[in-house]
Amino acid sequence: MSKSTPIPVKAVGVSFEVVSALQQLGVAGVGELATHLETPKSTIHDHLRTLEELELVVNDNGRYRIGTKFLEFGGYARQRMKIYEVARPEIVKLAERTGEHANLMIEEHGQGVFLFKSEGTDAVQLDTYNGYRVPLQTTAMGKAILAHLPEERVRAVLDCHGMPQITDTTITSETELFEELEQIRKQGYARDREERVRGMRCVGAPVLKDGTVLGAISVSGPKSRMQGQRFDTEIPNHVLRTANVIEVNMAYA
Amino acid sequence: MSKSTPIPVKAVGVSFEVVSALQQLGVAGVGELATHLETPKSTIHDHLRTLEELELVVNDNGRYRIGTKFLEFGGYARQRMKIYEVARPEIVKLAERTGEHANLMIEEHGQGVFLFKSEGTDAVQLDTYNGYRVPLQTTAMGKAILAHLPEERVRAVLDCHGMPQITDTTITSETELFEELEQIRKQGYARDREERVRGMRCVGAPVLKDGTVLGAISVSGPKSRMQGQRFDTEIPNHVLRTANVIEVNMAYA
DNA sequence: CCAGGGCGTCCGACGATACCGGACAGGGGC
DNA sequence: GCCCCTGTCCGGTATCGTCGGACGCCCTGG
Repeated sequence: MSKSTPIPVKAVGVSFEVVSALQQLGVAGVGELATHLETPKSTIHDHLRTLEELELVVNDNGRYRIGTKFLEFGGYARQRMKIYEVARPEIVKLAERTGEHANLMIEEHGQGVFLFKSEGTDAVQLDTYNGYRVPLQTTAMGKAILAHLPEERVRAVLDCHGMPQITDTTITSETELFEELEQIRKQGYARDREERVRGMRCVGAPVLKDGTVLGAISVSGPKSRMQGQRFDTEIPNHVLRTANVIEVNMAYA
Repeated sequence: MSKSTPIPVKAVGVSFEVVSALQQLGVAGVGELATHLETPKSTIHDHLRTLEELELVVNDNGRYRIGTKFLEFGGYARQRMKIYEVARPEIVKLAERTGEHANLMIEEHGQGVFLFKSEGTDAVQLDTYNGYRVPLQTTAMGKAILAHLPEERVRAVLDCHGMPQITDTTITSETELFEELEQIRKQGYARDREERVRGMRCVGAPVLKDGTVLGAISVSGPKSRMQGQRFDTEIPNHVLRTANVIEVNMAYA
């Protein structure tokens, strides 16, 4: 989890930075990437040629962008995950029943990774996409996951990634977080009150197996619809029921 | 499209091969990858450490697998595609209306890439996943795309990727293919009669803009349900109507 | 309990090669 | 037509990726 270790194969790291830069810039030319990464044009060009040959980036006459080969590797990795296979159809049903977005998240390298989402009929466009990463403590799903990790791992995660303030309700105090995690364990589900995106609220529940957490699911929607009775009992019940179904199906698989 | 050119940055190619091997093997250890790639253990180990540091692969105490970082890059690339944004909700509706799988494909590097699928209520499990690549001429969507590419590009694609026989109905003759493409242009949509997967049939239509093809959509299902009136007119009408909606919405965006 | 073989991991030296400065070609706009 | 700013190409040198070999671990079977 540290970034102090120099990686064995530097060139791969450079290519990785090029792709990461493309992720920030969307599309970019050689020169633009060179200045952005403070690396000579020719070096960037070498890497882009390589990545293009491997179909990892696409070249629209001089304008480069990330290719769909990443989607292939990533899609394959996701396909192989049991929790994805089991949860996916239940997530779809959950979105249909609530009319809101329903999501699946797992933890990887101390971050929350959105694995799948199903868009409810009433749902607004979200900023997340498959593979999108967020600090765990900023989402209901992430908090549901943290609540069921050993305390030392929670502290390690916080040490590694910090507790950045995203909105004005983001939890930035460690003691406050641990109190909330305790409460989440008691009531079985977690809430997110605009802690990552203003105007969005979320209800999340963990997916457990033999006491260890495999991931979490959630329903998210605009504050206007996520309040009162619906936010307090209706949505949580839907989420908990779905989580339970997934847990049962995981046990059989 | 050729693979004769030696790539500028060899090390990136090696890492790429490691990841590709992981895609074939699912999970594997250092030794296993070393023998599979006929490369010294230590070299593989170096690359795995690098890839792990970059969160591109995950290490479950000695067993390596592809990480979700690929999903992030790929998900980002997909998110940025206008055709994905526009087509996605229509694909979902198409799946609901027909009860079968509905799909979105684009062409990249002469191959067909599955960009998105929505699973109908009656749908059986598919072998495809996001980013999955297939030879264009083996699917209805691919043929719909080929039908609207310039003939020299079609020939270039066939030269580069060949016409492998996948099932006993796969098209392997160039003249036969060109005849079918002509027919597809006339009737506006394409059919797949178990040409890639035994027992599966498919109806696909292109998404066009100013005469150039942006991608294709399809409905696919088991032969038992994809026949007679339903296969001949009902499904094609749904597909064509959806393709038209997408084209109109693309024009506005 | 110990020997053996398999594993993942580490180390260090040599030589291939990635990096980068600089030169070139093409195209769009004053 | 000129200029500037693209993307592209080339070749030398110092770097760093490669690979043989050794280590320590775990599991298995004697």
